[in-house]
Amino acid sequence: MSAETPDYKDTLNLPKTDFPMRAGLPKREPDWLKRWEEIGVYDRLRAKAEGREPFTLHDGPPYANGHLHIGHALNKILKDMVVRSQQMMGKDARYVPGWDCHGLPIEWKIEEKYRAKGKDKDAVPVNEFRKECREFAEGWIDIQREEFKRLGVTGNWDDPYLTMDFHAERVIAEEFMKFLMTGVLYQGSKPVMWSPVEKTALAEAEIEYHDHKSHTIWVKFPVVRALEPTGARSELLGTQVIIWTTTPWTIPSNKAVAFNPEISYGLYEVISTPDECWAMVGDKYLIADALAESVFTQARLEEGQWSRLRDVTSEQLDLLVMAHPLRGAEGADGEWDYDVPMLPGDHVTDEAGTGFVHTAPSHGADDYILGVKHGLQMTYNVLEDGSFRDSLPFFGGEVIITPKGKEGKANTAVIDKLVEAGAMLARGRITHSYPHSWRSKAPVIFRNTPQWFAAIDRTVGDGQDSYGTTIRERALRSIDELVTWTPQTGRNRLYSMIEARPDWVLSRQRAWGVPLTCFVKKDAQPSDPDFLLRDEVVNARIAEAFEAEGADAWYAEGAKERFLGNDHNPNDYEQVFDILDVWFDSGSTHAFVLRDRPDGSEDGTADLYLEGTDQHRGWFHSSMLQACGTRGQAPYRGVLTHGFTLDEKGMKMSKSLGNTVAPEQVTKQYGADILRLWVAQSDYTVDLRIGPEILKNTADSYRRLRNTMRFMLGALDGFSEDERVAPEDMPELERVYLHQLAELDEQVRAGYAKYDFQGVFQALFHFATVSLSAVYFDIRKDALYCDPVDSLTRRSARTVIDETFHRLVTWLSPILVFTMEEVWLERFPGEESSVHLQDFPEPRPDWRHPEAQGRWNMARDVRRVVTGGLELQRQNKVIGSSLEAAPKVFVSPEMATLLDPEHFADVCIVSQIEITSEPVPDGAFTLPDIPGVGMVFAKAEGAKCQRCWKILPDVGQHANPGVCSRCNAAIEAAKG
RNA sequence: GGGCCGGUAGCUCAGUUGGUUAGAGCGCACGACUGAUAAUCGUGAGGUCGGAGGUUCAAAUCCUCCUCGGCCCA
Repeated sequence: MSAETPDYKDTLNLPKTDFPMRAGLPKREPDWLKRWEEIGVYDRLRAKAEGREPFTLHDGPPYANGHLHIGHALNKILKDMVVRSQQMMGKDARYVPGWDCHGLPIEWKIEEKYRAKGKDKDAVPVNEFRKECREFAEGWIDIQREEFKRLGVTGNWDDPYLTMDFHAERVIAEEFMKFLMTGVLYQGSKPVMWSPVEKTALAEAEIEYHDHKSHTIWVKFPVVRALEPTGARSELLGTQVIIWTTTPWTIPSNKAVAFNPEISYGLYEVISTPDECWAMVGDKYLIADALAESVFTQARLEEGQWSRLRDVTSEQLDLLVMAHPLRGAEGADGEWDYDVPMLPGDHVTDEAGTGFVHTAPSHGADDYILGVKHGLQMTYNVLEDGSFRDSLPFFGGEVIITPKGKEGKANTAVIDKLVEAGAMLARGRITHSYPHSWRSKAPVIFRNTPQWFAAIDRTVGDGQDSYGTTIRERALRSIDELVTWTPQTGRNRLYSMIEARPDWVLSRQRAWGVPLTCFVKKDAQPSDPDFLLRDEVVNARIAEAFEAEGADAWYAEGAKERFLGNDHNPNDYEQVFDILDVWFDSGSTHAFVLRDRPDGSEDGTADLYLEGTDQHRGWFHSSMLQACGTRGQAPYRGVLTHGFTLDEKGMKMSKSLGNTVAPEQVTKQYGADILRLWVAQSDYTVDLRIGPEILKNTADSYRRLRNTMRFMLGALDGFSEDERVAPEDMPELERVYLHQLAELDEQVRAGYAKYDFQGVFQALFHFATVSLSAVYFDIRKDALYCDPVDSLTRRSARTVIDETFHRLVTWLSPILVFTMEEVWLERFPGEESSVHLQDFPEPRPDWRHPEAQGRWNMARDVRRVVTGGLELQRQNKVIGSSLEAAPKVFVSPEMATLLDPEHFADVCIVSQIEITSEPVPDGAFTLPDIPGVGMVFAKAEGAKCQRCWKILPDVGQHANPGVCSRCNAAIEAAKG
């Protein structure tokens, strides 16, 4: 700069904004949260949206214990992006968050507390215990609510739904009583982990595994019927199937033997025996080949004393029928004179035992499933205290586990009887890991207990049959005809589960939940028609009481008399004290939220349920079954499932691996917007990875986007409606960008409509950082900074930036809730101003201008050749800034007519440009993928304008020294 | 062990009905600018598309097996 040329910087219109480059989100986000609460954004939106088409996202309730983990954050952020985007697209998008409050984990916490104080749970009145559970849940709800809010999740936080609300408990009971009245409900039995010491059922998590010394026995089951697959009589008749078990006491309850068709089996013959041996010469045994040797060893036979006769195929095994080893025993009174079928089962292995599994459906999980599948009879041989029922021949009254947790005589009694019957082949002892009660530390047993079931394949009989007559039919047809699945794969997963699932076990022997509000007739059998009391008047009394007092009413003194009233004699009925599976609670939310709340859904059906893939087995599933039983169809029209959060390497997060990422940690280090951006950048249809590197990357992307927004704010400084230019008056470049906005509008709406946040964000991010920042802004900086304030180009550019601003900020606001609010307020400050009260700007199809876009595509290709050639000169140190260049561009005659040199110089950010349709000369710079276009470099002629830095021939010939004519005019105009 | 899902550059993702040298952004390296400046602009280097077979003129894409990982069951 020479001494006589003034500093022109002040005469430029440089971008001006107070918007900080660095966000400081962790510190500032809480302020915006506070502000939203103060102006009541959620309520205002409800008021504003009145009369709009509703969109109901129904919240799957998290369990009210413990702090949030990253999976919760992912889930709620996705929900929030759905709700916000639907609202801004013109819907009335309500969101009522909920909590799941009943259930075992909370009971444990209270029990733990009792134990620490040396208090006995069983000595505490039920309602006192329930009260403590309720208070515990309330405490965590308050904590989790704050943690969710901190993530920027909007919704009706002041009035969420809780499964333990009195009204909810009333509705859950009512929904259950619908099952009672329609006949879907029945009493059956199922083996559960049972502690004879405490006389109670235990959940899996209440079990500890310790070493335990058990009996182990090998028992012969005589084959009494055998056919070849051809129908001919089989030689296997009269042979014996060998089973192995560590629970001899279950033999009296045997109903089948299981084999695995994948295992190879053989027929073995005993050739000779040592003394003192239960095997008999000539005996023929069926054993898995892999285990035969070990079995004979246990039976004290040495090599050579037995031989393998032949293969036995699974087809042959399938047709065998055995007798119970105690069949015909004297004094058994025919107790065991039934047939024992041979059944195929995948759970059978040839790693231990004999390859045949003794099956007692009342005393094992696999056994039970096999029993249900093949219609085996349940037995009721074992009582609450772990003793055999008195009427059981030989063993009545014998105890399996004594009240002190020691072994009773049941096992040896059974063994002795088997020896007597000649059914034993071998016996021994084994030390193995065995389940024990976490409370008494005593061994537990599998024992079938009465449980309440919902029949899945029974005709419901409530007349709501448009999707089928049974729960299963209704569910399967809903899946295909009513529900839209995102992603599609969710459909198959739920379908195959519901297709294959057994009846729903509704009852739990627990205290913290909604009771199965029903009465059974004393001394009646479950099969009797009057076994269950079905009385609408009684039901209504229960509902009324629960509404007022909650489900505690069921446990209050005199409840039975109160509910039965004068219509039934309390002495004739037993009150059921089991509680409902908590999945029935959450499966009923559609009734007490969607149906009963004014901010529920018009038709009681949600537009969307959105949860992790584990909820195919959980909430999607239970809600489906529950609703199909009570209202004949799915409670949702849409289901979105997301994957699980894994660490950076794709491994499961665990405290022991030290690879966990807590939401709180992220909000503290980066801010909730970064976490939300991480969600938007990820593909939620599969598992998502998160870790330090990924978060750093996300923060980098954020910074880049933030700077682009900052530039727009600066460029729009002082923008007023007077300078707005109509599209038809704009330069072509501006029309191209309006066209792109119109296209983006369509893309963004379509993306949000199908919950494709990743697609939306990538399109917007790419547009902002590439189309705008690297191209459009770079080109228009000259006009924005240097043109006279009223120049058409400058005003057009500001108009386009304004339109872009409104769209980008609103489109991104469902994702970056804090930052977009910050950006919005920078331009539109005001006590009640908020981007979250805006809708997306109306689509502008009239902005479409495909011809301009087509010409721009061509111009951009030519530009690439120019900038490519310039880069070469820059590398050769011929130029630094592109404004030092005045290239000559060789294009086709058609192109030449479309390129205006003055504008195209701006587009290429050079001082001068020459466009010619002469053929491309040798030595010109070209790009292989842009044929017919060449560039020959030349330095710009003239002097550098001290104001706009272009090198032009006329610089220095104007009133103001050292500037070009445009800048001279601009300075004069500014002087007014 | 079973059902379902996934493995494309350091990271996040594209890749249409199998069809030219597998794309983008971020990050990285180098350069330019110093009027978006703890910014901005440009150029470049990164991939045996988890592995092995097979079908085909042609496979990231279709088939089989294996492997690693995830959810849910057993």
